[in-house]
Amino acid sequence: MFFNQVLNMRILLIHADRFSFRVTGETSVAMASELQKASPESEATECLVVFMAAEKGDEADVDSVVKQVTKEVLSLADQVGTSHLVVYPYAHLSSRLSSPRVAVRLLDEICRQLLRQRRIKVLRAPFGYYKSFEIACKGHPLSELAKTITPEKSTKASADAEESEALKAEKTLESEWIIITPDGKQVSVEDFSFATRPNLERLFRYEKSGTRVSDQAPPHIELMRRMELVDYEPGADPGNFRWYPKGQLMKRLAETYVSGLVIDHGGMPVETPIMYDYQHPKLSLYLQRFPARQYVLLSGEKEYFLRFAACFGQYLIQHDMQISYNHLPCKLYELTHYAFRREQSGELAGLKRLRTFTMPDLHTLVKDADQAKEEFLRQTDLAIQCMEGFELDFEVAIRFVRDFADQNRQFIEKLASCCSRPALIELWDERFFYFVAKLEFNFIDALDKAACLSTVQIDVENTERFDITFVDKKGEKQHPLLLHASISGSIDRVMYAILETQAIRISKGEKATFPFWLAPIQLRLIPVSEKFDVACKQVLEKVPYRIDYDDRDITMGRKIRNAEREWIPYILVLGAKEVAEQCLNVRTRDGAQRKMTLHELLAEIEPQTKEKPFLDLPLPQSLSRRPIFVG
RNA sequence: GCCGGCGUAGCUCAGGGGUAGAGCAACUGAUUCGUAAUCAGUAGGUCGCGGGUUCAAAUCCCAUCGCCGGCUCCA
Repeated sequence: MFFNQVLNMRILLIHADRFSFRVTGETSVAMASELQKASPESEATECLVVFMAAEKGDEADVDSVVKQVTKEVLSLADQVGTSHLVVYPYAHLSSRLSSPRVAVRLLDEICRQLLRQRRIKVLRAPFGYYKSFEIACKGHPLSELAKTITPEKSTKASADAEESEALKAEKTLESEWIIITPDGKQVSVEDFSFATRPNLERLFRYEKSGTRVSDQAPPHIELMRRMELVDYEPGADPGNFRWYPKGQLMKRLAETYVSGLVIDHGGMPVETPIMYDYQHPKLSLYLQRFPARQYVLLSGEKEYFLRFAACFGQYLIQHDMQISYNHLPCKLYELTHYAFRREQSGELAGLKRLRTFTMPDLHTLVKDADQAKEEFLRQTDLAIQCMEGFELDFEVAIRFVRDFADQNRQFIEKLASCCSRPALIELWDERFFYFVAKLEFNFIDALDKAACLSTVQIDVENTERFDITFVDKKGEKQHPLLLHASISGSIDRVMYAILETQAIRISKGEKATFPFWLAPIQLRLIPVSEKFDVACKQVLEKVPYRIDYDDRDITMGRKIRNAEREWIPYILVLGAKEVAEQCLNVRTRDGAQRKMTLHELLAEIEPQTKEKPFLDLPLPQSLSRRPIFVG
């Protein structure tokens, strides 16, 4: 029933001794731009003429069709031994034509792809004009070939169509929006006073209208470069970044922290492949539920896609496991390093949205709805703890299928209380996706845009789809429910949120500062002159944190300025006074200067590192020996 | 992906059909310095890449890549 939504391409290929055409008049869909791309009259000899017509469809499939048409055409050109192609729009191949816009785009794209091949010459006839033509077909067995190209397999096509129907339905259907306060009171968004929760109001507006007002780049982009953390890599696909030592250190710390929380929580770490067989029956079904955003990889004759999450890898393990009700809840965890999503180029935005990213992915099998709810609450707590560790503020959005919400009022109240802040609830009348409940922690950035970080979801679909079972008390096989959780969201996105938080601080006239445990350089030691080298070395040895040493031949004012610009939490100055008094002059981010002994300083720092991971300085300790990555 | 803007030294940017510019950073020297920029000097550029127009192109035109913004999207 959805097949008429699918974009097909009909092509007729003729190997000709000679082919010529001439424009004779405009059709109703003529466009002037066509005559700039293709001449009104031309001829070719010893060529392969490609007549083509695009059928009714959905432009989401253009990529796939272009790819297949190109492949077919090049393959036949190769077989008949010609490198001269004529691309000729020929509406008469179909009675259900696509829109002219899509047709022209297809033509353009096909020509572009063909021209990428070395040695191939392409002659293109204009779209939207009546043309006369003459052709001398060679008449050998391969000289005439007609094909209908559909995007991938027809099953995929119908599933895609189904998905796009679901997405459309979701858009047209009004969601109901409610605010729930930590004490469990529910009010409509209209009746809720957002005065004390401006960010929750921003989240709601963002969700409801999707409009953006910004004309600026997100400030974290400048910061990620200036702080020598992360940078664009022009030599890679867009959305794939390079990480400098300081950024890589922060990322590693964040990863270690998140993984530690999840493993303590009972997640069993696994590692799964990053690429999967496109034709695997279960995976291809799963893929088809979503718009095509995969990296596809050709290995010999086979096609693979790069994972966009760790879900399948874990499903495939769970499918093969022997699990009884005694083992539930059963939690598999992977720090998905990496997940790949080939987002449209215009959707990429610094560290907020990437094509290659790292995310913690926890999948919990539970025996029944009660256990699902119990785990959901525990994992929500864990996500809150995680956000606190990163010192990130966030707003809560909870989405439910209405039936689920109606049957689980008490659970929803507990969830609201657990979040200890007003939360936005969205109710759907029908289930569009695999989940019946989804919790999100959204970060509101310096430009008032929202980005989802932590998420917990109850999946009611995939254990059946992937035939994941457990044996219950009676010895019978059952499909468990499944919880998806990413307690921090993508690590890259956590970095974005941390940097945007600093940008917000700066815009308020405050000083930016990383959480101490994440600061790439935690302390900097500045000697008043090189005479104090020995005293400095003694201090360096006694500090068990990431401390470095500004031994460059520049003035102290300059050194202080440099250290401040790097947001270093503690700046230690050491000169004659300090040596005489056996102490340090300590400058902190608030601008205060204090005289402290090393012992006092370490005692002050210690609580800030509690239960947080530590990694050594990944750079030369002396600034005189440290290269510059950016600037 | 579509529409728009941008791309000049390591960084931030000015310039604009006729010898390629500044500040910062780097390097050399002087200075040995007390809390956000010491002084002087040196070096550094196929003006994103590819075509075209022109006696002459960084500058104008076309195409392409990248970044940013808007739309769309965000499993």
